[in-house]
Amino acid sequence: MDTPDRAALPASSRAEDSPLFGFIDSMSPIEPLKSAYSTNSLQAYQSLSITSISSIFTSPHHNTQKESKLSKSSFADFNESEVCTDHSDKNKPPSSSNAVRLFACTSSITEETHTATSSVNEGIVDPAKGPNDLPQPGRFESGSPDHNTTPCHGVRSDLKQDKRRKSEAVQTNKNTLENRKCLFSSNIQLPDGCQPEEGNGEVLGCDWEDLVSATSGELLAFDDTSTVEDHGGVRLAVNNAESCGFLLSELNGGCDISDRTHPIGTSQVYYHEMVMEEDKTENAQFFSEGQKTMSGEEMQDNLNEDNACIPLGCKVETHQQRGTRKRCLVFEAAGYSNRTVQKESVGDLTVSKLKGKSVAQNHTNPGKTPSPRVLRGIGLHLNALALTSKDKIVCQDPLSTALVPSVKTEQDMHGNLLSAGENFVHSSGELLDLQMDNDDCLAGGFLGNDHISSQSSSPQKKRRKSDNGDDESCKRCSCKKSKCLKLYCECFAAGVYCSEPCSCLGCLNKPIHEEIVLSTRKQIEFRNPLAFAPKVIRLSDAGQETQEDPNNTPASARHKRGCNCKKSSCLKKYCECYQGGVGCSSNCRCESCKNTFGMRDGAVSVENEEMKQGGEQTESCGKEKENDEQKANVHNGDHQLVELGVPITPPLAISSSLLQQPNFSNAKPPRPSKPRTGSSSRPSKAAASVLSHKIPKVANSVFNEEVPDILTEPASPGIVKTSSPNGKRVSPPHNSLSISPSRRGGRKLILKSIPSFPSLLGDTSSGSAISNSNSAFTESSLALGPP
DNA sequence: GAGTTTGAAACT
DNA sequence: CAGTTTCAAACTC
Repeated sequence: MDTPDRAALPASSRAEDSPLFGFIDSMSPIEPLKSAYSTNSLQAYQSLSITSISSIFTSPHHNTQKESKLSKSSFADFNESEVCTDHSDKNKPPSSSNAVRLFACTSSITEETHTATSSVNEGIVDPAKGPNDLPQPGRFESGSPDHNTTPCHGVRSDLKQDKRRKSEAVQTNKNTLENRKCLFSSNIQLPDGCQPEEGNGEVLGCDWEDLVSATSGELLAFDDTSTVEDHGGVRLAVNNAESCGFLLSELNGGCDISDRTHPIGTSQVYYHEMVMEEDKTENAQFFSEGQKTMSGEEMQDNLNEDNACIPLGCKVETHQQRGTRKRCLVFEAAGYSNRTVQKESVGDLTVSKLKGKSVAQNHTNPGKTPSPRVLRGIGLHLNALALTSKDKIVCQDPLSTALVPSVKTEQDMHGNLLSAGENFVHSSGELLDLQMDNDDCLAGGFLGNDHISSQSSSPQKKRRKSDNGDDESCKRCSCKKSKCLKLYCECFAAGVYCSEPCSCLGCLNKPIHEEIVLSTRKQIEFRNPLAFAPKVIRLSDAGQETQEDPNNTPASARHKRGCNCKKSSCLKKYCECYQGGVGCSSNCRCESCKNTFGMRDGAVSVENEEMKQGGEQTESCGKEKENDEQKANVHNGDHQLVELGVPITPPLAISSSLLQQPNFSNAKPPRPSKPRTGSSSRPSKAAASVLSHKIPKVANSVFNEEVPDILTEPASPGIVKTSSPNGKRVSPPHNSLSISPSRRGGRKLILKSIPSFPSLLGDTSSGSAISNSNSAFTESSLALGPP
């Protein structure tokens, strides 16, 4: 679809061509809105269309296309947003740019949601989802070093402080949720749609996370389209040394951001700066317009009211095309998330509305919808890691490590947003919902693996977050010598940027050092294509796993090579298989394997082999097989968790919903038998089926689509249900996890093959697209990468 | 919280 | 490819 234009057009123009774009257009009743915004938006459009984002982002042609498409949709969004704003009452001056309007809309929506439902989760959640998911991929794709926003580095300390503040703020927010129209608040509420499970406190946390993710996502979105946003975000941080932390923290934490951080001036400054930077490359016009649209006051107001969200929105608008996309992404994301939420809670939203309007409506509705948490923010592979044990953190912690980092590093944010945006775009409709859900978790993952991030982030992640949210504390890496640029680093391995929770020293795994991170990743991938592939993928997460395996391990970023345990007998977390809640397979070289999830057997190996086919067929295994039961377990385990040698090769989005971390502690041994019978050989199918089942409403469709692509393909590392690849991530036993089916849904992680770095660079879109799954999307996304 | 153990990752 | 070293998590005290 895009092909012709792409060739001719750098990045920006393509979006229009993309089928997605068209689809979106058809989907959303944007046009009227467009007319409404036409004045501002049109200009922006033009500028956007004209400008090429490409300069910044090498890969993401799709993005550009998306952007263009998004822009259209975005307009619709704007219109909605405007409407919302009107409703909402934001004080935004009429002059406010579209972006402002967007914020207003979001904010208004949130407000409505807030008012409607005191719960914080709703509205915001969605947005967060989108952003979260997207961001990671986006970064990678963009590959732009823009990230270098210094602020991030300092952030941690700030973040910590912020956390405190956040905690306080959260409380305050809770109290003042109604008062605030902030996206955050809305975000907070939104999540519930997905998961009311969590208690209020959790919800809050989730909300925060969502908020953060959302905000991050927004930021990211901007970034994607234009690096400017990133810069802006960065600068914000820079401007306010604290601000960075604040922003992140606030974003994470939610309300605080608006309150604290922004000095309106800062927001504006940051905003302008960002625009400026991007504009340099891209559109000066857009920038100027964007500025116009975003009046400083409005920005401030938005910030104050909406917290960080507003700025994002503003940015988006300012970017015009980019912005539009981003917006779209955001909105869509939000909308989707909202959708999902709504779907759960409400069926109000019409699909048609989903994209553009849906957002606004969704917001309203979502707000209403009490989904407590949708932590969708993070995403990513980081998703995996972040999602996994760390994910917990992210999800749980409003500050969300991932988010925080992402926040810190605008790039992350951008990446997330981008990915999300892509996802949205791709998914346009249904897919979006799923993705949104998944997104949550992708914490800040830079996700070099766009695919992964996007996909992984997508539906499952969200759930994970939600699910995991409760999970354990979010622990993160504590690297000292590796600078978090090696697989030793869980964050890095997971494709996530390090964040507050991390206690690492000399960490270079930050948005600021995106280039370094990406290059390092590439090197590692070059060395070992599977290095970032999820080790284990579980096919069936569905209920069974949840039951048996409380441990759903999100697919970790790590490979699936099989363990080489000698002393741990595969009974401890030292064993990756055990960590992942998967039985050992033929690939394993372990000695005296006693893996409760499944011993290696020939049979197992066989299954694995089948599963792996494309990937690694390692030797048959069979080292030790002690008990038949074990073997049986193994089979089961294998089935469930298939270690995929996930070839990173194609950019695969990982739509993992990984969610649940396996409760190793309980470690239910291997799930005795899963429904998935036997031939676990094709995990993909089984997984798909499983996923479909588990995946809640929206997800199903998406997964189905996705699954086929990824899973079906033997070669591709297909979807793997990951129990947790890495035990860590998986967070050991969350017994409680098993509880909610929804979580289970989360559990089902379909890890699509991990995208290779290149893909990352190239495409955020690919990842997102993949996740979304629409064949078209996938195609486009894929196209992005490879072609 | 410090120290030990462990196995993966990285290196040679 | 195999062996060794490095590393950080997991674990223990």
